Amino acid sequence: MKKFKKEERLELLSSLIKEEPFLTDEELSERFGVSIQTIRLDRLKLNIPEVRERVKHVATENYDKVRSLGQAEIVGELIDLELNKRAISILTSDKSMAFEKTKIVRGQFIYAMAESLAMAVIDANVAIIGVANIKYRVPVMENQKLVAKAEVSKIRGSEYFVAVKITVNNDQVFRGKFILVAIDLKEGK
Amino acid sequence: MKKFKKEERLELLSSLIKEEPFLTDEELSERFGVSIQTIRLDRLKLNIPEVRERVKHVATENYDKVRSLGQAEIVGELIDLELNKRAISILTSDKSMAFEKTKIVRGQFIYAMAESLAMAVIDANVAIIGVANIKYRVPVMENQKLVAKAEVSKIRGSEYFVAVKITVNNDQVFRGKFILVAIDLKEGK
DNA sequence: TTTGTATTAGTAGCAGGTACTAAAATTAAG
DNA sequence: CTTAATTTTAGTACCTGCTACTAATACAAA
Repeated sequence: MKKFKKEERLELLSSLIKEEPFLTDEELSERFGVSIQTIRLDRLKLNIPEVRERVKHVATENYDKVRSLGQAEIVGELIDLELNKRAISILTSDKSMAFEKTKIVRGQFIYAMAESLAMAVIDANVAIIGVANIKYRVPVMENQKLVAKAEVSKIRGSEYFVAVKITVNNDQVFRGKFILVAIDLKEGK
Repeated sequence: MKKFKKEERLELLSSLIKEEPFLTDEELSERFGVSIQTIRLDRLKLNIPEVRERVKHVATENYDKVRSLGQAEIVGELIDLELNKRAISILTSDKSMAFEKTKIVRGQFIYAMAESLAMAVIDANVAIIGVANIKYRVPVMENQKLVAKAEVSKIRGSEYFVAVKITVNNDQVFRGKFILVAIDLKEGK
């Protein structure tokens, strides 16, 4: 069993628990070849709660996350809105949206940002996409700030034509035209 | 405190724990106005594990879910693949993909299914979308079986032209043309 | 050798149980 | 009403994975 110095062990312990939060003190003590008491002292020093608290934390955190994911009607943050006219939203890409190897953001996230903004700008209870004509320009990488601008170009009856452009540092990375149709909720239920 | 009959209580207990998995026996016994032992007997009868096990289950389940969501390279199940020629995938829509009110599946999921299939059919380490030209036909509802078919129509250098059609019960609900570009990994790292 | 830090050992107590035995309360049946 | 069966409580011993604490031991530097 390798012997670590205290400082070294503290760092390794901290990162190990971050990666595998479900390890008990006993399992940790076996991994580091020290006694349970030493692990307890270490946790105390590092302010790491006991395993049951950690499990609970993961459980509740993800419990909320799944709920909010289901209702994420708007991808990105809406920062300006004039109903039936224009809207702006921003979104910072992160690594969960990108391919591990290339760090390029999946198109679906860009698409989702555009689509949800197009729907947000329409002053109708519910809108659904009829046709979308899309062009990507340059690839988006992780940790970039995307700005989406939606503009309503035409309203014909229950049909809305919305153009959405997404830029990064003023470079256009995406444009698309969405045709939305307002839906009557009466027949919905 | 309302008094329930045993059967009634068992049903309520079961659904309550499903909704709020983090309740202890003590809290449950207070809610139902019975003793802790009664709750324990009920759980035994219903095969419901103790609260710490339930918390652990929620934690690990969502822990995996978040991980697999991040790496979900293919949306849907790939059931047939001829590299650089054609591919077929299926996906059953559920309510997490749809708007609560209308039960209509968000376009982004359909888009993601098509995009990921287009990328899977290409025999190149990594591919990225250049241009996509998209049309939706009829809206997709939850609990429908989507079948996506991708066909490679042209290969020009590192550019791939892929047409994707998605059908539900043989009705086309989506079509799109994707232009993918193979990317050199050498400069990636 | 002494001093200080690090580590280990051991005890009592806690939450939230399991597994079990047994008594009391309630309900149904004769 | 009385008996039998079912349901509900009560209570004990034990379990895991701790906290909080005291005390002994090991090791290393001065």
